Amino acid sequence: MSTRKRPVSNLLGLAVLGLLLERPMHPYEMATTLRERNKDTSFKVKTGSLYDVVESLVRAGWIAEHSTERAGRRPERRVYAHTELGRKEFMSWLDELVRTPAREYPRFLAAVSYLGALGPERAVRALRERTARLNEEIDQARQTQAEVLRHQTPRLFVIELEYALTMAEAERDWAGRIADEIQDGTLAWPELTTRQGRQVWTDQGGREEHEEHEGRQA
Amino acid sequence: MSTRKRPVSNLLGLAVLGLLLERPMHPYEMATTLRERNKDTSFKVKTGSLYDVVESLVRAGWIAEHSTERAGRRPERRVYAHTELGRKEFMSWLDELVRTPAREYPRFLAAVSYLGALGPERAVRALRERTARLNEEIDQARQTQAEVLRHQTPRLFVIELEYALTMAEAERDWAGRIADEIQDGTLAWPELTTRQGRQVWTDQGGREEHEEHEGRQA
DNA sequence: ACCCGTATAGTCGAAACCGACTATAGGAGG
DNA sequence: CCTCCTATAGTCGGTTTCGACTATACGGGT
Repeated sequence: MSTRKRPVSNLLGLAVLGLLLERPMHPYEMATTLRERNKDTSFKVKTGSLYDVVESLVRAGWIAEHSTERAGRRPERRVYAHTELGRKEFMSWLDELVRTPAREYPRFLAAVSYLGALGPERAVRALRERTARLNEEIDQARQTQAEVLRHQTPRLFVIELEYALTMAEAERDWAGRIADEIQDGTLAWPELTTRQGRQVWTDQGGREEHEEHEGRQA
Repeated sequence: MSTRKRPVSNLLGLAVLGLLLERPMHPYEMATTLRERNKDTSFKVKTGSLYDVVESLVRAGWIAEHSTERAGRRPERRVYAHTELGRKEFMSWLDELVRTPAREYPRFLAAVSYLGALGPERAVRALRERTARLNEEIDQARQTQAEVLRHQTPRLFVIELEYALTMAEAERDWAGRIADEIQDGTLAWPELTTRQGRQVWTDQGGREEHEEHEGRQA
């Protein structure tokens, strides 16, 4: 029942609503605030999109123009505030995002789907480099985390860092394990050969040729 | 030096190249083939995007029209094949995708960034439901995996399922742990109060009010 | 012999997204 | 006091993405 289509799909809209719950702001300030709080690792903060998103939130009646200030002859600042509807919708959007896992398409998942094409040696090299880079990023993230917490920021406010760290570690470990398995032969590597001008896989010890579909054209 | 901008950003292009490496195909067939092989969990297969992507791959010279068949008076089928350039670029694209972790913005990460706004009870309920749903999805995925492997498909060809499973489990465990920590009080929950018409957090036992930025407006 | 649901194959316009650009203000340095 | 660099605030147009739509073929039931 709950999932009538939302008028704003861009997640940046969630951040906007979250900020406006604290106090009215103009879009530019939202952007800088999000960056100051390191929320730009969770949200894709692009100026262009931001103004678009704000506009559609207005159209939806979730936020409304609050005032328009002007300092000197600089562009005027359109300040927005949430509406009562916006406050409720923010909550229910948030709630649904937490409740409901969504199909997403991370780049690495796509790449792994064709890992076979790289050949075992190249695959191992690439996977090893990924684990190394992930390790650097993990160290980095742990440092920012420690830094932020030292400033008395409640842990709850940077809990997304813990999530990101956990997932990065899981990915690093997986990539490392698979690299190991390729090297020690645990993960069998069918031979890629070219026959009649096209590539086919020869699964040593299995069927001669791997075809997952019936021939369907003449 | 390797990262001159790629002419095709949509990852569906990677899938197209991968398929054409096997044999020439027309777009519609690519879509059905991807679905048959369960690769539509790794790639967002939308008809519209597919034809767009194919066109830009042609423009880039990575694939080329191979022939145009026609069966009866049905719309003609434009069959494409990879070029030599396309074969190389496929490899290097794949290689880079594996080597280089990218900043991505999963929905759950965004949601977790504002978890505090839900309040402890509602957050726990939502997190519990997520773990439950993830468990169902994990069971499902494990069944398809077992099913596919029973058909002698080499493990390498469905290795992305293992990755997806690992990540889903990591997320499930994290969500469960956080729900536990909220309930047993390990994860402190600052009080959300309304003061002067705006929401502020009161970190019990810490500073009176949590403000992460200097006041910057009058 | 005819009707209809599904499979085949692709087109097209609208929305979403983003990067490059405009323009003013303020402050540091020479 | 003039210049230049950065911060402030936002606009605009091109590209990407996608979902809804078109149109034919085929097979099975009645």
